[in-house]
Amino acid sequence: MKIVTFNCNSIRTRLEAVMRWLEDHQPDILCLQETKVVDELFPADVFREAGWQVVFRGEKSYNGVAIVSREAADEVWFGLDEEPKDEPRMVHARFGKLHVVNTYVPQGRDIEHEMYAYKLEWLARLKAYFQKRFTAKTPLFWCGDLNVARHPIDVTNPKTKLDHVCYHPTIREAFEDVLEFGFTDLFRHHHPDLEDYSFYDYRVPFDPANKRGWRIDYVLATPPLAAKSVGAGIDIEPRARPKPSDHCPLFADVDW
Amino acid sequence: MKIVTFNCNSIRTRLEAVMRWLEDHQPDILCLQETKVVDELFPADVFREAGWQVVFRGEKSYNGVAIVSREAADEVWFGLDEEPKDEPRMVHARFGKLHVVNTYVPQGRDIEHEMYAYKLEWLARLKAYFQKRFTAKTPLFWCGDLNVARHPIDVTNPKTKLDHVCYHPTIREAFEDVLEFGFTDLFRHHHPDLEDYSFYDYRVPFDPANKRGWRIDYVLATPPLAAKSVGAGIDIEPRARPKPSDHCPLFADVDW
DNA sequence: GTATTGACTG
DNA sequence: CAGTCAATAC
Repeated sequence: MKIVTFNCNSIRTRLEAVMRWLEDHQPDILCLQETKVVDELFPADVFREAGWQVVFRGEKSYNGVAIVSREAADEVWFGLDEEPKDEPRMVHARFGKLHVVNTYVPQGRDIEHEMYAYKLEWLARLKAYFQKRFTAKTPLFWCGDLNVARHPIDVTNPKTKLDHVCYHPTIREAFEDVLEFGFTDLFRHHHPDLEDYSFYDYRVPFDPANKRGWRIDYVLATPPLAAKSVGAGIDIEPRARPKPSDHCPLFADVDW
Repeated sequence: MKIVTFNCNSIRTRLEAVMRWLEDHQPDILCLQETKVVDELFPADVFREAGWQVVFRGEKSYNGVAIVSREAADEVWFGLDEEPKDEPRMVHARFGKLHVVNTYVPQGRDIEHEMYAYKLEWLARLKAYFQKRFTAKTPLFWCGDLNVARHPIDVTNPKTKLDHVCYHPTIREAFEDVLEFGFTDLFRHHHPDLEDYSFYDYRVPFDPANKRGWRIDYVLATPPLAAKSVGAGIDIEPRARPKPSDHCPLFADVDW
């Protein structure tokens, strides 16, 4: 099976690109973030008419998550356990025994900003969500835009990013703490030394020959799935189009 | 020769469509209105690289006129004679003995609005411009978005449009008064009974089988040119595209 | 409905 | 740079 995460930065703006990606790559699961649209305006019919299942939760202008799949989910939940549940940032679907949690982790704005403390807390609450329902033996994918670069290899000029909300030591520590639940970072698992990014800030001029970006999007898997993983990668193509996106799809292939 | 008028509603948005129209139809003169761009940002290089001459005068967001031609104009003027000259609404070019005046006549907003009085005045000032320089014997085209439908046949449900700034009896009278300078409406000359429109309001759902629109764009010619006119028409195609335009090119063919 | 701007966000 | 919104115009 193929599972993908893609921060589409407005599903309405990126709809054609997403539909083409589905058609070309035929994934089993596509996790979307930053759909930026209320549920009434989500273009569900376009997915359904093309033969895909889709569940989603959004709000006006900001956030918004969705899971597109070939097979229908058996159960779907939105948000964390306690208020604020942040439904437009988290969707959890079950497909038989397989669970998929798709998150759009708060960016954090600034190290001093209250949203950064909220981000740290958010990751802890997500870990609690996992611990309450699953064990490391559960076949579980955690996918999404996690707004954290794990290691120096995951960001350009890491030494200059130590005060950045996506690379500060405290956020990396918080991320590692959730990973200790039992997750394997499938991209890094298959490419231990590959410097490749899933996010390119629009404000940094894009140069394909000298890429400056971040790997902040992940497909993470518990041991039963990680053991069956056969490959992973990032599709750079959407960054290089006439109407480019800042994030790129990151996928994993798993013999499941 | 082929001469065309097209309100492009933003030359930057419509650039590809305009270049394709030039390539496909090879007109001698193309008059554009509502280019909606200041001169510094007008995409003149695109026209020149494709082998066309272009003169233009625009402003930010509103109005803006241009004349595209295969041969270079010998002289070019912008605006009416007195202030406000409204340069982004009027360009006059001479090609040898042939004169072309391209206007974007004020829409008028509302019968009660001061812009409607300004519109009536504007047509009178334009007539004075013609009278000062030309006679009915001058080979002269007056083209553009004139924001007036002449006759009942030129608008859908005319009886409901009598209070509209583009069909009120006073504006039609003002228009006829300018036409008395000696102009022939080339489209109507060749198609005395054809109900065809050059403008379709974006807010009215477009139904190709039941068109509801306006003929407010014109190619008008003085007698020496009208006598040589061999055909005229409206190209509906641009209204039916993925990125449709509200106006359609209206052209005339003249043995000149 | 489809353009424009200007302020806001990441 | 590329999304969002709320005005404004036609």
